[in-house]
Amino acid sequence: MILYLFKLFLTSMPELPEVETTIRYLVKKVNGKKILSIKKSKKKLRKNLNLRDLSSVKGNKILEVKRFAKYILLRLSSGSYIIIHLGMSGRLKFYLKDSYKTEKHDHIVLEFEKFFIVYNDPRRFGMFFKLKDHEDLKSFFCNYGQDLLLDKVNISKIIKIFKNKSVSLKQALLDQRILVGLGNIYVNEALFHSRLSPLRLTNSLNDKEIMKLIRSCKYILKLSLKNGGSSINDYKSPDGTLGSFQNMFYVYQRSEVTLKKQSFPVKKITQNGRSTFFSPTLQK
DNA sequence: CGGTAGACCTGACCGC
DNA sequence: TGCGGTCAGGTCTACC
Repeated sequence: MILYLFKLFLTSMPELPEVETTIRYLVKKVNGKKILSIKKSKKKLRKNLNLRDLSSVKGNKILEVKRFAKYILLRLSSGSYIIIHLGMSGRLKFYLKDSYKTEKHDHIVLEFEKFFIVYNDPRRFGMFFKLKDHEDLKSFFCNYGQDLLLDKVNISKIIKIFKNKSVSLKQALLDQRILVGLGNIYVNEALFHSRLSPLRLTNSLNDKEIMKLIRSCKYILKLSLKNGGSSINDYKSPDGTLGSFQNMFYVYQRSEVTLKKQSFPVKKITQNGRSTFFSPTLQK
């Protein structure tokens, strides 16, 4: 039980707010700190460090922690980058020195002077790898779309993409080549907020609807960031239960949505293998 | 080329 | 208690 006092779970449920929350935490803990050693398990992640990477990372200071899309970027003093993606089940854990005991699914262990940072990921859809310099970084991310939280949105670019595409809005919003950072939950929520049906095709929207949709995406991401942050701060229980996070959702994993004391049924369908929740009455 | 199904994994949960 | 089926926050690739 005492262990839990020393062991802080940074996050679970990785969508953008969790990535952001993890980053804020990392900034406080590891910025400017030197990596004394790095170890990895034999199990393979989606993308992983090789043995040469391990020795080249060792001894570096972390100069900067930032986010791109749902990736966490650690800029090292050598000019290279450690790239972390939490996948579906990844999380970073923090342990004070001497309190670390290996747990199932621990894959990467970073040792610092006073603590360890451990990457744990049961499903191993996550990534933990190295890019050798800024050029590498640029080419790795060159196919990614606009970040609604970091960039000033180029709306005419989005309009152009939408007009030349014929996929469902659900699929388009999940496509990281168009917009970056939205996951399954927030696509559902953003579509509800915009009152557009997830079944609508991209090229069926007019400019006004596209603008409305982008505004909703931005709004939902900002809101989720706020709530994601607070649900982590409220986190107390060692069994991994989170606070009232899911109570924030309008449609995701719900059977009805209530607006102005009137309730409307929420329908669950499958699109491209992922669950979609929406209100057929309210979303057109 | 664009679009879609399936692959990659483990664990939790539900009904029998 | 066990067993099979289903589902889960994300990307990538192989194939029409």
